[in-house]
Amino acid sequence: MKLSEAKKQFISSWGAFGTHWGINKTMAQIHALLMISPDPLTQDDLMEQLSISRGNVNMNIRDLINWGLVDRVIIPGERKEYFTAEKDIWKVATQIIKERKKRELEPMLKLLDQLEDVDGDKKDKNIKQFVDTVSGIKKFGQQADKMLQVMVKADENWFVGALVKFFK
Amino acid sequence: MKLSEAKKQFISSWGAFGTHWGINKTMAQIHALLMISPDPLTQDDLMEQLSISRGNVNMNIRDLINWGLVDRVIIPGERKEYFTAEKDIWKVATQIIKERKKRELEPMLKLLDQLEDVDGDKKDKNIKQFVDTVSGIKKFGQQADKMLQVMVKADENWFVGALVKFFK
DNA sequence: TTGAATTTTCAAAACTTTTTGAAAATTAAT
DNA sequence: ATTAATTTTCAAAAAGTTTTGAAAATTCAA
Repeated sequence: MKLSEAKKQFISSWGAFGTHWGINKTMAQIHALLMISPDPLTQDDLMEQLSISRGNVNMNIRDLINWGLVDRVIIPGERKEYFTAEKDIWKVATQIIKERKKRELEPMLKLLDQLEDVDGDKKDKNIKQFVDTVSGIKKFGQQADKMLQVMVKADENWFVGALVKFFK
Repeated sequence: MKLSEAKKQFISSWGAFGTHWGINKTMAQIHALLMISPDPLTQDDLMEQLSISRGNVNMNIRDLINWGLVDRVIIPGERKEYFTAEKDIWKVATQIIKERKKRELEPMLKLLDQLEDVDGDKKDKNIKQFVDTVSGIKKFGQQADKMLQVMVKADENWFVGALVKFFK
């Protein structure tokens, strides 16, 4: 397959993949394009290569920067801003895990804590089922939180090495 | 907090949580309500308790059944159909992992395989970056696939026990 | 400073997804 | 077989999200 065709396919399916994970298609496509580009790109490059408007590029780039997945790059002597993406997929993954843990998992665990001590007779089957469900989810979430914490902190090689041994 | 208030909060935040994971709000809310209900519910119960239309309940219940998260229950002597959700959160999680692995991860890995052998000189930096990115993602994805496979097959207690030891 | 290049913003438009509700289909009791 | 209860379907409406593009703001070189 030719590079240009392969690029198109990669960008388009990375975009579709993103939408299953709560990330918008354009953001994922910009990220895909930056990951496969050896050199940093400008907003105009992104507009042109993805056929999207300036405003769209600008907003999605901002989000990607907030997620810690893209960086602004200053090229001396150049007026325009350039952008580049982290290319080590392990770092991309841990960055996403770190952010989602903070944005989603931690608030959920905090809420479950509050919901766990609902008033009333624990013998009532409605209350019992509610509390059992909530505390089951809480325990599971705490376990996941702990595990993700270790992953995020771990050094790539140590972790991958350990995992391979553990799961092989 | 009163049970009715706690239920409302749980349902609403489980719905919001779902939207970050590519699941629609109503589907997640139906699932939440069924998880905290000790007895099976009918479509009418769901319509009433969540204030949504019959068609909406019907379609989302169908999806939940396809995901393997909800089951139809026949109650002898009752005309209506009843629905119940898996309440063991570990089973819920492995079921979701199994499905998403099949629907998303596996097709992505298949595509990456094809993209990896793009034509042209591997010395060209564009080709090199493309191939490096694609194979990096592929390796990572295969690793994840293997790990998830183990999780899904594992028995709850064995796995949780092993994880706790491993990550503590 | 000035002004040209560049980036940012945001209201309106386009697009996508979800929801509704009534009609059609199915089911099961008589 | 008939009928009433229940479930399913799906076109149209509503709601939600993303994209556009032009105006405003910012930046920087001269």
